Amino acid sequence: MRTVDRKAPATTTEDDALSRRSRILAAAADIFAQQGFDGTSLGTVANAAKVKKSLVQYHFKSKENLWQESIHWVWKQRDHALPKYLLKLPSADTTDNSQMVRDLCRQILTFTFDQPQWVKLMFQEASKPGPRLDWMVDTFFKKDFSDGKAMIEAAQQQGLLPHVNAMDLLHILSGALIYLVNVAPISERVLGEKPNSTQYIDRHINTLMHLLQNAK
Amino acid sequence: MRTVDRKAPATTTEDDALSRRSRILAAAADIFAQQGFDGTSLGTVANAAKVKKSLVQYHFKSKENLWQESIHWVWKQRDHALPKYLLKLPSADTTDNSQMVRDLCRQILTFTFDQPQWVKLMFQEASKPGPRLDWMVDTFFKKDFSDGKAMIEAAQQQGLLPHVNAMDLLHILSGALIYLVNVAPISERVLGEKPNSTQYIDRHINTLMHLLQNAK
DNA sequence: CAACAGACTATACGATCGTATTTTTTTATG
DNA sequence: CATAAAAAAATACGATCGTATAGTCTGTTG
Repeated sequence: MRTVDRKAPATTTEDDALSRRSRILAAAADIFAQQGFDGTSLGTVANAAKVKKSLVQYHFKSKENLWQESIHWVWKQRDHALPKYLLKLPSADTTDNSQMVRDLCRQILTFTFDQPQWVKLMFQEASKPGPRLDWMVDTFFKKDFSDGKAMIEAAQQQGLLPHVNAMDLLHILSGALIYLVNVAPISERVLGEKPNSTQYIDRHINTLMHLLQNAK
Repeated sequence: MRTVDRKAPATTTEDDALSRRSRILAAAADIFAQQGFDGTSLGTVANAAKVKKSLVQYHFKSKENLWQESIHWVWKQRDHALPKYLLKLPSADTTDNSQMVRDLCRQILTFTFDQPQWVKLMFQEASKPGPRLDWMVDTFFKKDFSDGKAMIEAAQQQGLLPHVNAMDLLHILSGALIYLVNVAPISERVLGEKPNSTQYIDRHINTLMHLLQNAK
């Protein structure tokens, strides 16, 4: 039977642990997230991945296709990494509810700062209508929104979150967390403070918790 | 032999009430806000303003210059329009504090939905470091942040807002409001609901108020 | 060894973009 | 009306971009 052998590329084997295709994907995700679709050129991606531009077009039949594959790659990484953060929560049986919500928010925020690509990719296309937004909505956002709403409602039933409109609360929480990540470059310049530092995250979480816990 | 109808003796042509330069500025602000710097071409701006591309370059010596002038234009419009919204608040002496904060948030949110350009322009450049972000920070954001923080602290001293870190609260409130505007195209598709509708805004404000008012 | 397929490269083409330069038209002023 | 300045238009140029295509190299397979 024919088994697909993952062989090292032909010319050079000193490249990296990752295949060249994966390197292109990783580089493309980085640049798409930072510069947006229009601000990203295939040549820049190729240089960042240390491959020739022609190789990018060999592995991905168009820029649009590279963009989609990059997003698939990032979302897969996100869904694979996020549970690790949430499992690092302190044991739930010893701590009270408020502490649990606090740790949950802190972990999500830390995770988002560690892997900001998906947030940035989301925001790059979220604000302008168009075919790329349509694709992201159908492919990811509908499910993400549904999952997020379900999480909120589950937490509400356990008394962890105030009983307000779940979708609005999801927007408020997402906004508070994601806004912080997206405005990080501004804050760093205006306030002279690194938003991804531990004390900054902790202080922000404290403020957010203070709002949430008194509003049951 | 020119059979073109004679124009009125007014200085400008029958084009519009606005000068062509203003039309270019308005169109550029719209497209820059929607498509970002890289996604905007001078030809597109010219077509939207119904002028020739060469005229754009006549009035603005470079794309970067057009972008800066557009932002100056939008910020001026914002600072001119925002007080009108805030003055439409119900009289403060008859209503209680909580109602006042609620009306304030509602007016700010309504204003942002009416004039989303400055938010979108901000977010287009906020997430990626670079010379354009540096320019916006020095020209607008430092003052905006300072003013916002002062407003928060003033409201706190009057007992209108909970006494938490002012800058964090500014981030949370800005995030909750602005996130809503920025994610509006997504929400419209995922939820099948217009985020700028009155009932949507009111419901969102209610949720936000519920969080804020119980957290003094 | 020959044939082949997959991985990779070189090159070129048409379109578009930002910019620079030149020319034409309109307006203002004496 | 003459003239100069301002406004607007026409044209061109170099660079870059996405894409298409043909070619090279290498390992596998029959």
